[in-house]
Amino acid sequence: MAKAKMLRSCPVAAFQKMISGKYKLRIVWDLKDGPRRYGEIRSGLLRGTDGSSEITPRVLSRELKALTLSGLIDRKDYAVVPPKVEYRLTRKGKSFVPVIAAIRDWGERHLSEPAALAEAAE
Amino acid sequence: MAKAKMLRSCPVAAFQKMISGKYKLRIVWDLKDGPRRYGEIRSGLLRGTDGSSEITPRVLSRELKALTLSGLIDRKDYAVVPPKVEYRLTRKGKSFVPVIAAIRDWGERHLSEPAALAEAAE
DNA sequence: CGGTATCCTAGTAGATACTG
DNA sequence: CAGTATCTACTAGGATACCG
Repeated sequence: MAKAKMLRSCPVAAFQKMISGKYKLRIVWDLKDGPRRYGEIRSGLLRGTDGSSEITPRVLSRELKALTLSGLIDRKDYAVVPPKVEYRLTRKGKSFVPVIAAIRDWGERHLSEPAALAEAAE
Repeated sequence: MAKAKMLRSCPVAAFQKMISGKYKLRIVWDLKDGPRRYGEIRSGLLRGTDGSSEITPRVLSRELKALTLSGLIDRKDYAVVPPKVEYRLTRKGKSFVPVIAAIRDWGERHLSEPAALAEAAE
């Protein structure tokens, strides 16, 4: 496991890579309350950033695939017509929820200050 | 506070934007033990990701500026020759350290699994 | 020592159109 | 409904060289 050795020295870098992508964290967060369908996730992401830009299917699809590869979420295809696909957190994904909670918590306390807004809202 | 209202609905998105950039989290983490000089931060970042690529001054400079703008770190220029500049965490930055700790902690437990490596190490 | 200035490349996200 | 295909715009990051 040569690759593992390199990464083990910095789990933060691995985390960064895992959640890179504009919506990954929010998708996991949205899934914490239970399984959701593709379209539900999509509309759920409409609220949040600024409410203006909608996520395109291409991007959402990619993020979902990446999250699946990371082992955070699981895809369940019901193979019916019309199609129905559900995404839900894996055990690993569930274990990650508290981390996002910590992030949210901190963000709510510190990211409403002027300095943060200047940077974050641009 | 119109801008604030938009962001308040999703602190996670604001967080994502704040820490976007390959080294920001690690810089903050490196600074948790006290002030560090520009060059020290740079060499400190050499270890970690994979040990191969060194951060370029241009990138490090940008990340430091962004972190300063976010209010996480503080720049202290001693105005001497040869130049000496120290960076250190602000109060806000210090409050953020436990969040990174949570991330590290989770990463150490879950990012050494095969699935994670396939994604993170590529 | 602690940066800037240029240039370049690879990847990420958005728009749009189409399909099983 | 849940995606894929194509194409384009933007930008983060790296290489290199130079400056106060």
